[in-house]
Amino acid sequence: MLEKNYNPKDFEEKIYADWEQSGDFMPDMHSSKDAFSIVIPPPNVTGVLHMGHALDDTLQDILVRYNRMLGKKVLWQPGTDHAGIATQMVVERNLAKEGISRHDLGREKFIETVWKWKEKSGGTICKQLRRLGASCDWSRERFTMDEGLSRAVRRIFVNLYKDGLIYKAKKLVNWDSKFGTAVSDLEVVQKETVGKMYYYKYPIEGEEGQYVHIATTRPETMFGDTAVAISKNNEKLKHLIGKKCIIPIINRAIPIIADDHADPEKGTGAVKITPAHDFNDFEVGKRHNLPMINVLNLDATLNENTPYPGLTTQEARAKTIETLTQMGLMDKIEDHPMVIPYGDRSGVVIEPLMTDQWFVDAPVLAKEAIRAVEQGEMEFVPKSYEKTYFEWMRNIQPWCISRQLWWGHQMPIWYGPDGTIFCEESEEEAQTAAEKHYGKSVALTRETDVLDTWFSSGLWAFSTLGWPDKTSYLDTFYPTSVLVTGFDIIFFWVARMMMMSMYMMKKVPFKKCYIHGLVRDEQGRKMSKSKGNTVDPMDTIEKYGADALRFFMAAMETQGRDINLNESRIAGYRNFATKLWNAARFGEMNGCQGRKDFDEKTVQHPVNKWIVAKAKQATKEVTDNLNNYRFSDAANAVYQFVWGTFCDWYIEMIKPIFYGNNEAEKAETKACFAWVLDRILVILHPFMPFITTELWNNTQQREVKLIHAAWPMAEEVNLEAINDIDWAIDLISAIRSLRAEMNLPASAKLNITLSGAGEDSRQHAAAFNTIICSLARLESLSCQNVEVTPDMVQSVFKECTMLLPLKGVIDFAAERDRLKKELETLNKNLEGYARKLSNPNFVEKAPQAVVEEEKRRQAEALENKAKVEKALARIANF
RNA sequence: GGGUGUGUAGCUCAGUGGUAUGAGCACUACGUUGACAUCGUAGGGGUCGCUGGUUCGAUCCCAGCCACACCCACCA
Repeated sequence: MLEKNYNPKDFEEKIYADWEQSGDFMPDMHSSKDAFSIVIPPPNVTGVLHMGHALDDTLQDILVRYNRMLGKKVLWQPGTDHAGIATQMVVERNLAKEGISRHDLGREKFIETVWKWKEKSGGTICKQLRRLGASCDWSRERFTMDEGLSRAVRRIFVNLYKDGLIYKAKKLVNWDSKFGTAVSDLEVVQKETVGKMYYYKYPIEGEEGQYVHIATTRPETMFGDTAVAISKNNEKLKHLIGKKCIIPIINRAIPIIADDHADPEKGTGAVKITPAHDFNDFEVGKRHNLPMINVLNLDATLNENTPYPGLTTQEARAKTIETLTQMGLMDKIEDHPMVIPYGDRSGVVIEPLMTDQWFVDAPVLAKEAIRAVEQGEMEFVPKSYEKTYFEWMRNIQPWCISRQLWWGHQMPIWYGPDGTIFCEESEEEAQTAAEKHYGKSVALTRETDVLDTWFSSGLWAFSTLGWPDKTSYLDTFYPTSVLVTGFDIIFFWVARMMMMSMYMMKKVPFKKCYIHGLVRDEQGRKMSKSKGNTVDPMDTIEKYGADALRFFMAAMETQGRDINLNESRIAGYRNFATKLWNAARFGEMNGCQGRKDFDEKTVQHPVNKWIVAKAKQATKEVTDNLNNYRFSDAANAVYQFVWGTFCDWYIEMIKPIFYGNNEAEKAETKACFAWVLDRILVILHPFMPFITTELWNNTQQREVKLIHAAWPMAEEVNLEAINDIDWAIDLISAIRSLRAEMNLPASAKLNITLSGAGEDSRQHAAAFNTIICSLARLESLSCQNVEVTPDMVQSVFKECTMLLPLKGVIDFAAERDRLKKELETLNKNLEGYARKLSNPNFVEKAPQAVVEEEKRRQAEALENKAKVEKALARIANF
């Protein structure tokens, strides 16, 4: 028995637990069917589910469930990411509450603490994914830091190193002073700010009273200046080239050099060059062999190369300006709009800093990754994201992979006493290699840096399947079928996976990459904690059920567009679920359990034939749209069928059968109802897995679980059966409109006489009788002599409208106006058709079908015109 | 500065070279029909951003413009 009210909370969690315990999410490895696999974009282990996940994982689950019902071997591989910086940050914050810093604990103890934290609170997001209904194979859940994946990381690192694609170099990198680590270009965000431009001057050496005027936004870095650059095309200033100037305060002489980096139009035309603290200056420094003077400590305070060691950059800046002013060297200070780099996690200003770091030779790896997409081995959906991908890949810079953190994959690098590098997968192997190199056993020290989190994420598509071991899962499921992710992650992850997979596996990690947009708030603003406009999907699920949220995501997902969250719409999809629930209850109440003997191919009654055909048509639409990743079209096709066809019309049309006494018809209709409801449950299941399962389990005895029910394929749709009833629906709609238009009171009884006969009229009349019966009941109509053919109906109806004995009820003046207006429109259209059809250009150049259609319309309009004229004549005297 | 995308009903958005039978929500009127008021029936509401061009025909294709997003790079 179904409860009176649809209450998703009653069953959603219970149903999920059953699936998981019964192993329903595990692939049937013995099946001979194709494989379908998705690896989940691993959420941060520290993460909680947000609307972006809800969208991303709903789409994946729809594809997974759909393919599972197609009978394929389906694996949705779940797991989480150790998220180096993010996790270290969370754990450090917790420690800070107890007044402990990670340095108090020491590296080993700290890492232990992180693991403990992970065991205790790391699983939140996976629990939430279950609540959403994600049918991941949790028995295979992985973590980027677990032993298997760590082994994969070491293996690929050693391979890359030995191929010369990983190298160590002292370079200017983005330095995050909060975490004391290098970060990659991608982890730096540029923020617009109004800063200040400082104009001041450096005295020319040996020329009293002569100066070179410079402009800078960062005066405190002047102690690291090793030159001043002027363009050789700068007529005003080029006489200074070759001289030397003096850095005030520290009185160090630096050369004035010629370099086109100095744009005569910008600033003062002369640029101070600080190679150790600016990426452009670094390049200038390299060109001119300038020394590099580092003026910052790792915590972004000034160092002993400056007069202000220990001060922050802000403090030092103030101090520098003060001193320069006292010395009379300041020219002016102006407001200056500028962008300043910040760490995306830390929120502190990123400093370019010279440090020893490890790099992946991304430009080399990118080549294969580009080729694979060019040659269609991997396709983006929508295709336009290719451009973004190519653009970035073709301009890719070496990827800085070393992080001076504690939480992460420690690099498999060991140093000998003389600094020789041994890169091996284990300490033993490194020892062996060292022994071979030195001819004796020596003590090695391991590199303390860990790897960028995205390094291990880049291996996700194959490391989770067991690589580097040869496993059946790897054979079966790699390359994976599709990757579903947001566009914001293309560079971070998609690009890196492509590079790593092409390098190591020589195959793409996924055959398709479906890119979706962002979930925004109702006004289309980006959701962010600081704006306070985030919506917790768990709250939404609590309020409307997981099915409603999922359906919302699917229905709103149109390719290449962001989704604005819309609570009323989610409520609308909860109502949709309620509607289906009640329809099922209607079936239950009328004994529609069991459809054992029902064969939808031999169904008799026109209404049943019609709904069967409609159901098949809807199935085809859903199937086609899902195959093309058109989520919203697929969702809307089911929605429209369930509500607009099944509930609005079918149920209404079969009521007379249920309340009548033709037992044969009744029996067939009951079975048919059950069949259609089952069909709905099947095609709706990927979108709304919970309610469909609950109804599946409670409407009749089952041999298969819905999650494994077969998706119907390649059915023939009986279009004739569809027409048989569709015209009747049009008719009823027209009658209803007419009643409303005429303002008839509910009690008014209409007398409609339909007449006409045709060869095939009997069948249609049967259908029509059914309709009219329900209509009579609902619309207070009585109908006689019903015998019509579909193609007659329009005309019959038009006539009977006019013949309705409604004198005194109809406002005939208004009706005349309406008809006259219609006549006008028809005449106008007829003119248009005639003009077109007499235009030789149209007749010759337009497609034949279009011309035919035009002719048909013309004929139709002529016919209508005749009828309207006739009708006008009839009511002329009223 | 380079690039991408978006302007269609009050709102959020589908869609299409052939008269926009557009969707949901919101709105108006009516409705205690034996699944459902988390409902039903009917209705109002659009010069498809602007201007040109291509075409027999443009909301759709092309060009320009305006507006709004976003991405990349840089600004001494």
